[in-house]
Amino acid sequence: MLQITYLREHRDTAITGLHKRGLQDAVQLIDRALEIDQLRRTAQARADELRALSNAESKKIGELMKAGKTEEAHALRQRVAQWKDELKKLEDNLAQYEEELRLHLYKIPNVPAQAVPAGKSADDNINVHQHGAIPVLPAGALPHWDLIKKYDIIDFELGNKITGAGFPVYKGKGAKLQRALISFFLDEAEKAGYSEMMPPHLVNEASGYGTGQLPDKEGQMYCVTADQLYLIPTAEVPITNLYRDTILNEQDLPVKHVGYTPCFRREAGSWGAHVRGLNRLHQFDKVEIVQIRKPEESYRALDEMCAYVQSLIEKLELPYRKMLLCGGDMGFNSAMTYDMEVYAAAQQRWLEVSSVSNFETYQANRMKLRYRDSKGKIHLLHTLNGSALALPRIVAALLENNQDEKGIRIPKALIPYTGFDRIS
RNA sequence: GGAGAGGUGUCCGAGUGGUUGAAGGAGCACGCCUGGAAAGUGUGUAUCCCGUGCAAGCGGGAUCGCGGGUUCGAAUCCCGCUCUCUCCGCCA
Repeated sequence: MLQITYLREHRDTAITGLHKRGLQDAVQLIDRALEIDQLRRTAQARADELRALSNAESKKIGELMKAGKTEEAHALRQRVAQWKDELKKLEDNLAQYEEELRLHLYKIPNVPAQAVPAGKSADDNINVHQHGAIPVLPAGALPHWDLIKKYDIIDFELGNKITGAGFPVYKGKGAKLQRALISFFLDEAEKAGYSEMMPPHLVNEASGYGTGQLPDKEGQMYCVTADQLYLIPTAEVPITNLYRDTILNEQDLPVKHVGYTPCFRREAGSWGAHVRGLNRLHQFDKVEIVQIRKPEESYRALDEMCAYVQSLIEKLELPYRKMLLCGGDMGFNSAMTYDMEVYAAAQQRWLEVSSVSNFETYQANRMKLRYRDSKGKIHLLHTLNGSALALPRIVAALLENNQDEKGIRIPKALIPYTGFDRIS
């Protein structure tokens, strides 16, 4: 969530920024936050005053008791007791305002960075870089959902039987390909300075709030109600939350982690004709990179992460483009996001395989993730993350782009991991 | 799942109602001592909020797992929750 101190000092900047998201009621949202904040501060000032008074008098009672002046102590005690109701009321008010402010701030999305273009939808995203030739497929080329059947490597029917739609079963070389990609991505990330984490696949409620999946987006997560745990929609959630409620020392920074996890998404209401096959799943595999950075370094880190992700796609020999998301297409928590899209030649579509975001202090503020500078001052940190990479659409593009009459060619970089150079 | 024990500051650890934000120790930082270091010695060493100030700071409030209660006053008493540890059970 946004910092209330930031809103106090930069109300207009925040409003201008939020308008880039197409947020019509930015003014009302922010002014309401400032209004609650004002009420809260007034309430706190009064409560503090009364508490100070009552603390001082209580102390006197103790001293009088010690001195044996029980009568005076008794009189004072009655006097102090009379403030109790008022104090209780003030404290209730204060707690109410604090809660109200917190809930209200949860409703306000992050303010897009300066460089983020205004826009409504994906149509307004900007293609900032494109790489690789668009493949021309031979006649009779198949989309990946046909290829996986032809070579019997991924089985939706079986997944449907044991679980449900959107939970495919990977078989034989299909399974091996998954493992190969995961290992390849992890090894590459390690070489790039990311230390590996293998976190739990279920998280508690506090973690959901920390990275911004909760409140309001619980519809996107599977929930284990018996234990009030959530299946992670991305490794971002457990890995970033490792640092919830921590104050890092300057020498601990930057933090760079990579983790592989399966990701579980309900994707409620987002199914349609264009999400066939591997394009959208309820469970998929993803390797995620996470960085925690000092504010002044975070945009450099964003570029670094993008460059890293691009290098991965290039090693897989897939054509891709890099999109700077417009305000309206960015996630709620993000200040700036680049999407990497690979071209799937049979579908003739660009598929998003990575989303690299800088959240600035938005998550850190929720999580109380801070660092102590060399002077001992404490500051919120910036959090960033990116897919590096999400597997299903990579697999879709690999299958479609690399098909010929003899089978599917495996890119060179991957062969040491698959142990085969062709699926046939 | 059953029984018991316990959650205090960076760490260890004292503390069963009244200047206790919290003894003592360790660690760490700075100073003294030293040719330098160790030892010794002195000082300091949590976070959040409100107010004030350009700032360093200063004043006030809150926080001893979390939430509630009793009380003029709670780390200390009561209730609920949660987590950890030990034993038993179960088990990859």
